[in-house]
Amino acid sequence: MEAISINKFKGNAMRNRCQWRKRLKGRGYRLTISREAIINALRSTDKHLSAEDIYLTLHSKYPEIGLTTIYRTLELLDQMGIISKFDFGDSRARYELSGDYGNKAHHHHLICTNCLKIIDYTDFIDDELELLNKTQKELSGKYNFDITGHLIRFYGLCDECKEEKNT
Amino acid sequence: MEAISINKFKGNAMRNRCQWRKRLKGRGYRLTISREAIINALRSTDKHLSAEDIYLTLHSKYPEIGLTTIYRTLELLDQMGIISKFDFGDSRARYELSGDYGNKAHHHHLICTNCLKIIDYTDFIDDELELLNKTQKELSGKYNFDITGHLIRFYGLCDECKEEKNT
DNA sequence: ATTTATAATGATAATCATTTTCATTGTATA
DNA sequence: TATACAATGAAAATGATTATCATTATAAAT
Repeated sequence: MEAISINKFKGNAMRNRCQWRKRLKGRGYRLTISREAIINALRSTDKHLSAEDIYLTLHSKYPEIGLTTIYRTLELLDQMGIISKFDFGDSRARYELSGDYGNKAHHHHLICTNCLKIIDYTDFIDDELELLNKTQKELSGKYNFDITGHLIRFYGLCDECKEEKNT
Repeated sequence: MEAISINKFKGNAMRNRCQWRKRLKGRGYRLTISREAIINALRSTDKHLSAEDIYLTLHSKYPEIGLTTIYRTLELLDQMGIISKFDFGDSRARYELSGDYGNKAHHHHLICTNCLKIIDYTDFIDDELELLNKTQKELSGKYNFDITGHLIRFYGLCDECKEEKNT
């Protein structure tokens, strides 16, 4: 019984590894320990990690992985469209697995301008999609642009920071 | 006749200067030559200038104005809500006069991911406003956020870069 | 006009995230 | 097992932005 479920896990992990290996290989890249670890770090959180966040997260288990490798891998994954790079205004890039690869639904961000807390929201995605399609069609025609992506976000004061201001 | 129109111009510039002086004074700041020059640099373009852009623009006429002052003034104007700071992905901040102070209508940006060309578009602002209001109301309730602003932008390949790819 | 308090400035140095360099190591394939 | 080349880490370089500090400009009061 236990053996079975362990094998299942092993099987899943293996299948996973093979998938990633294939994806990278398609572009002439290799799936290394470092890259796998970085991908897994991003897969196992819903936070928006910076390069240094990832470095620190991995450092106890993989002390060999240097910051440079993190930067290089993030660049690679970004190029491949596997992760998305964001600037939330704290002068460092932050990343999350994008659409197909992540475990989060399509979402946008709600950002506190005071403490930089980030909330992923998924409301009105349908209404939004309608507007986006409409806009996108108009814009691509008018300006002869091939539109490949969009960014929507709201800024404001979060729950806690709002209260702080009243104190 | 000519005298009159010259006086008119002078009068306008003077009125303008007084308005800006008042705005700054309200916060305990002074309207200096540097600050006026920086504001005018922003007022007389529809481009999205970086600190260095402004520095170079002004340098021939005002060689005394240093980069530091540009940064400080931009920070100041941003705090006051007079300009908006953007990151378009070329690792330097870019600025434009915001809403009430600029000569541009409410708009968003269309950004070429290849050459970083930026196009201001004003289409569908009404539809957009409707969606934004709806979303904003929902989000501020759900997450107890005071929403103060939003960002919408589209990414893609511009006219020229599209062709390049085919060559 | 002169004084006075303080805001603004420029030159310079410091920061800090990100990139580059380069010598070394790991890995897939012949 | 040899070969070609991808991947890596350490260290240096880069480049935008910020902090420091001594000096200068300015508004308001005398």
